[in-house]
Amino acid sequence: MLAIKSRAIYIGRVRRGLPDMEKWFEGRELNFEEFLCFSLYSTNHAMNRVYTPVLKELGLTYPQYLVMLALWKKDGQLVGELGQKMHLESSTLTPLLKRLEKLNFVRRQRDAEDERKVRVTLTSEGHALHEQAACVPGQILEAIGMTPEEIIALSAQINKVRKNLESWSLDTTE
Amino acid sequence: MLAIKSRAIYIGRVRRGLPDMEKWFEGRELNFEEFLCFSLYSTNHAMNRVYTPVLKELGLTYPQYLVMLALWKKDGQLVGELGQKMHLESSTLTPLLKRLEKLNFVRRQRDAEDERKVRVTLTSEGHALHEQAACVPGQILEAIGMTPEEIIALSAQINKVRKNLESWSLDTTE
DNA sequence: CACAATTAAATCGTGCGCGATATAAAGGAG
DNA sequence: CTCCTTTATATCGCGCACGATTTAATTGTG
Repeated sequence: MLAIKSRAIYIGRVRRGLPDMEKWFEGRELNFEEFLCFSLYSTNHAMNRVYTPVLKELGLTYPQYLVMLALWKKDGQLVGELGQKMHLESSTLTPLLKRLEKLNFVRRQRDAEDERKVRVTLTSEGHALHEQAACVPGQILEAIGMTPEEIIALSAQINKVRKNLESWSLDTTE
Repeated sequence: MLAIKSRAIYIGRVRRGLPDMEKWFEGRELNFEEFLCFSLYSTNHAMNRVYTPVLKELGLTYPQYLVMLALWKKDGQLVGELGQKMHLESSTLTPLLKRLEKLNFVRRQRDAEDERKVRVTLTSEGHALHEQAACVPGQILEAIGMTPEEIIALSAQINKVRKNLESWSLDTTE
């Protein structure tokens, strides 16, 4: 497949895809920082660490906050809809929503027409939290240190990567 | 601080920082996908999901793989050095390294000169795993669907965000 | 030399995130 | 109408990730 040279990490043969990729990577030693996976991994955690003290004042964790964002955007969604939107499994969402329910920010109810489905609605406290949370993005925006245009452009690129990864997963499990 | 309007999420006053930021965000409703925090969050998890079956063949989890990458790059690092490089707390690294040690990929030893410090070295199996892991980046590269130049540029932007977030954290705890 | 301050790693408890599996409900085929 | 297939969510077990705290070792001060 490929030779090990001075313990460097070399890129193996590409199975399928973009032209000239193999040539470009052959013999080239990537720095750790250049790994996109590591950048996403470490920056996601850094974002979490910045949000945590800010959200602590609201009584929310970071993933809980993201779920609340989705519900403030559109109340009364099904667990499945939330899962699709947030790219999370029900095994992650159900316990998280139960904790939010315990905090009295949401209510979970079986759909009357289809009892397999669970609908998630905001309580009055959940709505009220929205107002309290209004200043959060401004604080984080300051921490990010980019213009809004730059942020939106960067998000678009990152979203594209996610979509490619999701497509690839579906392709390879055919 | 800021008015709530039709349950939309509006951006609060920026405490410090970039010019004209407040004007740009006032009155503008962000879509969920435009949140950089969500893009990083969901794409990091998507990256994890793509790596997981590939790494399963090596007997590694995604975070374990990232640690091995760091050690293949530079063997014999201290736990503290690894922590700095990977932006992880010792409370995360120590259990993870213990699992790698149990898998016989690394060995942990107290430094002889300073017994507070623990040095992590690769075993022969850990070295051998490096060869087996050589094809991993190529497979993932295909899944990402970007040119290497694009990937490196995107990683640099994401790394810049992480650095800004880290600086901001230090500033606000003064 | 003794003790306080600092440093490095480890432990604990909690909150995720996912794959595998289970449970229950709805829809379709015979 | 019955039974099989599909769908939606829930449970379980494991591996993180971190803040708070503890333990042990080193360094610095008086």
